[in-house]
Amino acid sequence: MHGSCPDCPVRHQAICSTCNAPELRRLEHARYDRRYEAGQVIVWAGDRLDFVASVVSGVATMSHTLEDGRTQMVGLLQASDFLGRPHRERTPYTVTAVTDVVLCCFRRKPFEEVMAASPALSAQMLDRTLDELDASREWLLLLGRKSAREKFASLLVILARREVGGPQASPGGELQIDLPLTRDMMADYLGLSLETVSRQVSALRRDGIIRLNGNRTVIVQDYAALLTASGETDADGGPLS
Amino acid sequence: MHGSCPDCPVRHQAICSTCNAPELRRLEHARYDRRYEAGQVIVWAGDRLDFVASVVSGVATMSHTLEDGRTQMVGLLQASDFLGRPHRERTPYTVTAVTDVVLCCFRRKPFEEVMAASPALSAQMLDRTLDELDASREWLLLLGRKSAREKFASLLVILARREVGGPQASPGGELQIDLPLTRDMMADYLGLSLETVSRQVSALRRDGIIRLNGNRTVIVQDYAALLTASGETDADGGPLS
DNA sequence: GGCGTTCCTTGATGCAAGTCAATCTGCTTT
DNA sequence: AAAGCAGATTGACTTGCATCAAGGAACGCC
Repeated sequence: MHGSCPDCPVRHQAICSTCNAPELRRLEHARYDRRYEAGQVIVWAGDRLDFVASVVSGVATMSHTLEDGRTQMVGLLQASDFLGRPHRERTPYTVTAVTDVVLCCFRRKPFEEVMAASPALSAQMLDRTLDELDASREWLLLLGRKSAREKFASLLVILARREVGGPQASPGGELQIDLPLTRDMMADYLGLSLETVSRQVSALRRDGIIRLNGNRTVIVQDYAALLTASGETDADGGPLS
Repeated sequence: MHGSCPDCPVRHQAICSTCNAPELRRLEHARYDRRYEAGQVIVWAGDRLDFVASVVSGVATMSHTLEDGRTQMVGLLQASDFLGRPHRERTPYTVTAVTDVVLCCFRRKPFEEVMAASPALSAQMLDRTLDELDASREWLLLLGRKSAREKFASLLVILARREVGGPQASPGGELQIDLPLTRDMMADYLGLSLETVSRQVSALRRDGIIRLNGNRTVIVQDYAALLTASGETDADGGPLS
């Protein structure tokens, strides 16, 4: 649970930075929370979405599906991520709650009105959208040109970088990643079959690059090797440096 | 060649709609043209780009490259498309002129200042960016889950929809598509090898769905079949209806 | 504690697309 | 007209990943 916007908890960055803009105070009457249970669909592709929202807690996915059931994930939403499309009635992909999800929503129309009057908010929306676009274009490279091993290693690197509150380094310089997704959701993320994902997990483990702690926690033993395996070009500093 | 903004030719839609906003008149001093020859690189990945621009004529690509040379196209720019990133110094992908290209440029800083003062221009930028994001997410589905045949058919559908000035329907209800790309650029677009692209051309031809007029002009004989082959779900009306 | 469900792993097999290589087709150049 | 060249096609072979199939491990529930 989070209070009114000025009192948002730290992790709730999106709304904090948004609500701290004075113009946004005027939006309080258009603000409300929504809760979804794990597995529930938040919007179906093609349906109306009359709010924009910030993810307070939980994980959700955005995905496209072909008629025969093949699906490709096109977005992964975690705490502080933004959901919704100003000036667009309909959402072209399906959004699904992976865990229980809490959204901090604003009715779309009032939000758009405030946006029109607030250059700061407009700039922030554009900035977020450009970030998503950049991420999406990296994803194109991953799907179009990377091998299964590179894809999975890349996913681990991406998740490591996004770990909310900074990645957890355990003593010994090891890095812990909590997987927010099951194997078959990772398969939908990576454009692979779930069996191939599983094989890549095993392969990286055999190579001593990662270790598992249960099915959902990966401990990275050799981050440099992981980066290499991901096809990453630049030593980006990474979450541990 | 195009004149000052209020006199832009029809095809130069981006600048027209932009420049017709009164605020943008103030940008005339920051406006200039740039010309590139076919094959020339406009920006390298990671380099600064100090202008934003509208494509006046020609075709350019945006692409990511891995160290070993594998490349994935992440954007295709044609007349009236927008190039550049407000509030971002550097461009994360390489932009290359495929044909001779003319850009109508604005220095980035003045553009950003006008944007901050003009809700209309901000809204337009956000709108364009959301369009690119949607296109990019469709592209993820294509790369992640479609077969070679579906990929190539999808590309033809995309190009048909984008043909500037509306697609050309020849007598007999046939649809003509001028390919802006060579086979191996199409391969980079689709995440395939150039040989596979070539085989898909031949396959669609054998099936009577398309006919070729030289290497660069495709005549669609059966648009419905092409749509089906692309994995398209909805009868979208399409360029001929 | 036992049982069912959901998620994960591993193996065997097949196929779509990649790779390597040879040839063909227009275009441009001289 | 001949030569040269970039781009496209086609064939033969290889391979990475999907598919099909059978268990195994973790976690809930009664």
